[in-house]
Amino acid sequence: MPLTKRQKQILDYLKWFIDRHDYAPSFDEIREEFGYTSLATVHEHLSNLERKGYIRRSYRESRSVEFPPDVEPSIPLPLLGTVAAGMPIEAFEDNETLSIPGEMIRSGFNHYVLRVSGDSMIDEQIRDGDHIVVNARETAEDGEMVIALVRDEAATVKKLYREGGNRVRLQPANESVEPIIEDAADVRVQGVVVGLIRQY
Amino acid sequence: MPLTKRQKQILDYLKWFIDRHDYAPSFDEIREEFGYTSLATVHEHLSNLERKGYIRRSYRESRSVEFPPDVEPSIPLPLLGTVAAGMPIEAFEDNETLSIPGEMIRSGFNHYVLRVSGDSMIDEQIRDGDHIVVNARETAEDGEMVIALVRDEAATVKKLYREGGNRVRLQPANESVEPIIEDAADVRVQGVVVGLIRQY
DNA sequence: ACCTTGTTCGGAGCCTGTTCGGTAGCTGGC
DNA sequence: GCCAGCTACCGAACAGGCTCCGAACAAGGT
Repeated sequence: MPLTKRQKQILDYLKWFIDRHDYAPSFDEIREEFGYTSLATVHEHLSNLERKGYIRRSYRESRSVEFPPDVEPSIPLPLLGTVAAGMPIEAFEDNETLSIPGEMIRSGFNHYVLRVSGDSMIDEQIRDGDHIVVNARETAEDGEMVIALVRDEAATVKKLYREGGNRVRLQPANESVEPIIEDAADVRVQGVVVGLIRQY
Repeated sequence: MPLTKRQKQILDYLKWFIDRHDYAPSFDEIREEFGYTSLATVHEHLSNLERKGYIRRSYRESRSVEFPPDVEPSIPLPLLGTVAAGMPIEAFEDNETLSIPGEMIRSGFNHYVLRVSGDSMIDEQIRDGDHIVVNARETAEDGEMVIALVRDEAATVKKLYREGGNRVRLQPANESVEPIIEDAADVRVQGVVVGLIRQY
C-alpha cells in the first residue's frame, strides 16, 4: 500500500531516529520535529502507517515503534550424523539442524550437514569437530572432496581422483592414513563437500 | 519488542560490563552506575528487560543476567575487510555482508567477518581465503585467537598468550612465522575469533 | 550469624499514548 | 453544485506505562 508524502516523511524520520539512537522517538519528539501542536496528529499518522503495514506498535507502550522484520533468507539444513575416515556414518536420531549461509549453497539442490570426527583430513584444514556442508549428488569432478561409500560398507570423507583402468583413488589428507584404491563400480559418491563451518 | 531510552541505557551498561568482566554486574553496581538510591528501581528495569526478551535471569541468583541465544537462524554480518599476518586490515568499501549461523554468535554483542589472507594460521586449520567470524571486544582469555593491533600499526590474527613481566606473546600457527612478543600496553585486542566459514 | 544480594510491596509523579469531537482542504462521482 | 471519503491537523481529557523511592523480607555464601 503506497504512502502519502507526509507519511513518507514521518517514516523516514522514524528510520533515521531509530538508526541513530537504537530506540524509537516518543510522540512528543515526532511532534516537535514536524512542528505540530497536538499529539493526536502524530497518533493518527502512526496509526495509518501501521494500518498500511510499514510499522508495528504495541498498545500504550512507550517508544514502541518498530519495523516489521524483513524475512532473511536463512537455510536450516539437517545435521545427519558424523563421518570419520573408514567409519560408517553414524546417524543422529533427532532432527537437529544447522543454519547455513545462503551464499554457500546452490539453490534447488539437496544439501545436508555432517560432523567430522577425527583428523584424517587435517592437511586440508578440516579438524575434528568441524561441520561440513554437503551437496547431495552421485557424481563428482576429479579432485573434489566427497562423501564416498565403499562397497556399501564405510562412508568416508576423502578427495576423489580417477586413476587408469577404471579405478578411483580416495585420498585422505593425513600422512598416516593410506589412500584407498578401488574399482569405480565399488565406490558410490553420496555428495560433494561445498562448505565448512567451525565454532570456537 | 523495542526498548525505551532508559532501558537501552541499562542494556548497554550490561553489555559493556559483561564484555569487560565476563560476569554480570550486581544490582548494587547498576544502582551505583545510574545514581539510584533503591535497588527496587534496578529490579524493575531488569524485569522489564526480561519481559521484553532482551535478557534472561535466574530467580534469586547473584549476577545471573545473561543474553538469550539468538532466535534468528541466520544473521547477516558485515564483511569488513582482510587480515593477514603482519599486514593491516584492508577495509572494504562496499557494505558486503555474509550470513552467519545464529548458533555461532553471542546475541547482544557486536560481530563482524574478516577474510583471511595468507597461511600464517595454517596449523590451526585456517587457510587462505577462509572467513572468520569475530566478536568485537577488547579483552581476551589466554589462548584465545584474537585480532590484535600492535602499536596501532598492524592488525593480525594470532593466538594470545600472557607472558611474565606484563608482556604478551602473539603466536602464529605456522612454523615459518615468528611469534611477536610485546608489552601488553602496546597490544590492543580488537576481537576474538568465534567461528570459521569456508566455501569450496 | 552476618553480609551481600536479590525480591516484593505500596506509593508517587511524570511521561506517553489514546480517544473524541471538531476544522479544513482536496478529489472523484452523481 | 453537492456530497462522500480521504488526508491533515487541532485541543482537551483520560488511562496506563515508565521511572523512581523506602522499607521489609528471603536466600546464599562465608
